[in-house]
Amino acid sequence: MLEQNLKYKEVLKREGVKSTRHRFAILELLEQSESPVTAEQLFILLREKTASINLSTVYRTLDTFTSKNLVIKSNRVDDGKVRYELNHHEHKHHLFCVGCHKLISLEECPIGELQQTLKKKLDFEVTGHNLEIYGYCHNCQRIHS
Amino acid sequence: MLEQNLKYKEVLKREGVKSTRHRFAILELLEQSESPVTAEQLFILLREKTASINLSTVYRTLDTFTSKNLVIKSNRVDDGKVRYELNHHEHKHHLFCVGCHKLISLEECPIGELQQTLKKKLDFEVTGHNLEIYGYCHNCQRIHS
DNA sequence: TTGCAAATGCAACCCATTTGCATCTCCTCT
DNA sequence: AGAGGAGATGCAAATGGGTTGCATTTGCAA
Repeated sequence: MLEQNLKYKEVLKREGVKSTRHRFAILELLEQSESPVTAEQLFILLREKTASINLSTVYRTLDTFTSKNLVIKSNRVDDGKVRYELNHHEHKHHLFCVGCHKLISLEECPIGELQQTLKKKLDFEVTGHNLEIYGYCHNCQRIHS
Repeated sequence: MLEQNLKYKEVLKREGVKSTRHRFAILELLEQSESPVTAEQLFILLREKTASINLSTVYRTLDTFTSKNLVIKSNRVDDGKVRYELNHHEHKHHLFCVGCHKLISLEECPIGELQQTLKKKLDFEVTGHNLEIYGYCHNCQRIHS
């Protein structure tokens, strides 16, 4: 077994779910992808990459991983598709381009310093937040204007 | 015609769309509702309240209103349903206290200056955003700690 | 009042996601 | 190593929010 897969095997065992080649492949693809992907994107990549897999298996696997907190499931955005990404246990935000549906990762959380301001000014103790930013990326600005 | 409806009639005329009883009813319901509603919720209310209406008319009307900026269409949340609310033409964010469920209004939008930063650094043209902040208000901090 | 574009109802459709069920495959326990 | 059982998968059908084509109705400008 590949070294990579041994690592995955441990993770899955720790979470109490079985190790299968599909799950290894999905974890590997998620690890390789830079931005959150849809179930269908994964499905297509899996078909190219490895043996055949069923779309419902992809969905079920992603659900399993999400419930184990291995994967983060994003809210549907404008195109009506849910996106998944590996949970790196770090706080992250994205820019969503409404032109080409690309997701761009933000380096740092824009809410970070706000948190202290709110504590000082309003004595409000922030425990969490959601932030989604829409707009046009560099490329799509040319097309849409 | 009701006074209320006269007001709506003007608004719709200004936007260049026809005035119909369905549209009046939808505007009225949106005005009455305190939080964003789904198309189906509206549909059910409309059935109770007025004469019959078709669900696709509700969707089409909401789309029309959204394109005219009379209504704000929110992203689907976890339940997979889009929600609509009247556009009061004010950009606002709230702090949501998870202790007492109180909403505290923020004076200004914390994303405002971020918008220019993103344009400069990434050439990303922001067109909109969602921000929800959770935490404990002054009172609830005492109770929960 | 008339004519026509816009609005509506209806039924059929779309498409992302879910589900029921039969089969297969891991993994634990001998 | 092998057997048995729980969990995973494939397949096809279903679900459900939302959309669309088309015939009919309605608002409204001239």
